Amino acid sequence: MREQVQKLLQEAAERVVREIHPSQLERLGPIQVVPAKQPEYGDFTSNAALMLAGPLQRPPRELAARIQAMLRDPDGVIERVEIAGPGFINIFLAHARWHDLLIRILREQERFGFGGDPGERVQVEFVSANPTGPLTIGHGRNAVLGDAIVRLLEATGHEVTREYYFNDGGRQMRVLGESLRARYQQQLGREAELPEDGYQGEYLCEIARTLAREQGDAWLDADWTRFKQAAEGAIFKDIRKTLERLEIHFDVYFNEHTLYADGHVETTLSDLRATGLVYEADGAVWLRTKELGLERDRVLLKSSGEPTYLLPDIAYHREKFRRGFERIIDVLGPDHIEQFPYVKAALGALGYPADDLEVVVYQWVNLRRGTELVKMSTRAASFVTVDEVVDEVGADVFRFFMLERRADTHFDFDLDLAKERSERNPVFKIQYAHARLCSIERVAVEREVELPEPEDICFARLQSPQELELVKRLERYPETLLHAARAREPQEVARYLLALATAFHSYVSDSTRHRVLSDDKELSVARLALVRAVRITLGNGLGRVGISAPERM
RNA sequence: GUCCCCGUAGCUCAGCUGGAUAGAGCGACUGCCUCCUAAGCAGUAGGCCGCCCGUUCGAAUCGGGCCGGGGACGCCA
Repeated sequence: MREQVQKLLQEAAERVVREIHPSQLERLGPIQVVPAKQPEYGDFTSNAALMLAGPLQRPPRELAARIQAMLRDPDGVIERVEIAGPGFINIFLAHARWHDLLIRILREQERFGFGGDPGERVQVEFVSANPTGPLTIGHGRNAVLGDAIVRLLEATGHEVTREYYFNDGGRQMRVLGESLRARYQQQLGREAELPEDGYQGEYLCEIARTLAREQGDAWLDADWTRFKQAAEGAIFKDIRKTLERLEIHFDVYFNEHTLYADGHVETTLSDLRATGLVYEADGAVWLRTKELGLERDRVLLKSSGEPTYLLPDIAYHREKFRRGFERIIDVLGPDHIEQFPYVKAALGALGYPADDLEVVVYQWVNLRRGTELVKMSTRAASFVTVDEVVDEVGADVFRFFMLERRADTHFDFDLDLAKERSERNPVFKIQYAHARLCSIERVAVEREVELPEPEDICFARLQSPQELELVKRLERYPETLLHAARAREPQEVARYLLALATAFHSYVSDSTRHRVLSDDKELSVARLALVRAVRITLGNGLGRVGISAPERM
């Protein structure tokens, strides 16, 4: 609908330019048509005349008038045009055009608003927490954000793989194994101390208790590797369980280890060498990233001969390209943002389309107790887990918490406040609207009000401002979805849903108290159709951000 | 010290590629349930959009500089 209006105005603007200043024609970009902020400004507004005023050297209001005169509207899309303020062109649509939209929603049902992008093979890597402890709030933000982005991309037409990358080698895991061994030995009454910088969390004691129960003292003298494996297994199980509660599933769990086992790290290194960007200094092997425009050079192999984390990271992302993904998205915390350009530059040097590799950065969630800011640390056991919060507020509220703000804003998390907030969380307003809509449809069934074919509904009966307001909001759903997907910003959908829910509540609760079902059969049917379109859209949008759409509350 | 993110209502945050009177949720205050769910609705109060320059017909939005908060700058994953 908006596209239609845009096209008509574009053509009119072109005619005007041709008339006044033909040489400026190629400088005329796409003109802007946006939904009007207020009903008095019509349905859509364009600032075309203001934009053209400069290049054409004419007053904007004059240009607006000429554009208006040049409008050709053979299909009768536009009811009338007004020129307002400094030169805004306000478009009032013919009501019948809105009816087409409702018909479309009723026809497309849960697929309304889908598509819009040419399907690409996309991989989204998110969470990627190493199995050293339970998922914390920070991981939770990552998880919810990544999952919502996937859902959005799927809706707009992409084929998406969800991937979780982890590393169970390295010093970190050794410390974990040694920490568990100490806890296990303590369980069996032995004097044992956690290693320095060991993992202090209670969860390791729990694992140790289970281990003591199952194994007795059989592992008393086992070395740390067995404990590492035991810890990893138990922790991963918990991580998956936590993700399960949030209804987050992965297609692939990728272990960094396989990059070594399959020789990818090695071949990546030799291919990098072949680019001539590798050199040796101080006994280490370096990558000349400074030459690629970055801050400094980076070490690939330490003087000990071991790779740094950068090398497998490059190998991993190369594998992603090799696996045929056309677009690769990493959801990362701010601690990885510095690292990312180096991986990208290396891939570019290896001949891969580095621009198709993209990162979504989210900011830390600060943990606050009262006024005191607590530093989150898995090792020091200073964290709030996703499970704790979900226990308190439920998965839907948790997801909404993480999705209602932009990923790149910092925010403070206070569990007490979260509990308080869960009572009156905006997510309920959306869900409640959905439940009320379902309720209306149930009553319709009781009263045997049925919807005929959409084309046979007399939508012209929908005339109140609240009804038009609802339809206009519905019209914005597809573009909201598409924009949110392209910008990787699920919060746009969350906010859209809140606005749509509010418009609905207002429709049935404000002083006009619209009754959907009444003695007026024709009106009842029209309103029922509208209400169903709202329900479809709300349910659809909730699904896109992974929040349930209850039929009763 | 260098780089990145953020600074909008009491609190938490929106504000899309600059556009007409700056919005929402929570909190505060006032009203509203014989009615398809009051987890709702209607209304009131509350803002030098961190500060200063600049670009523009027009800046919360773009550019520069300051101030404040967070993060990153290793042969640590």
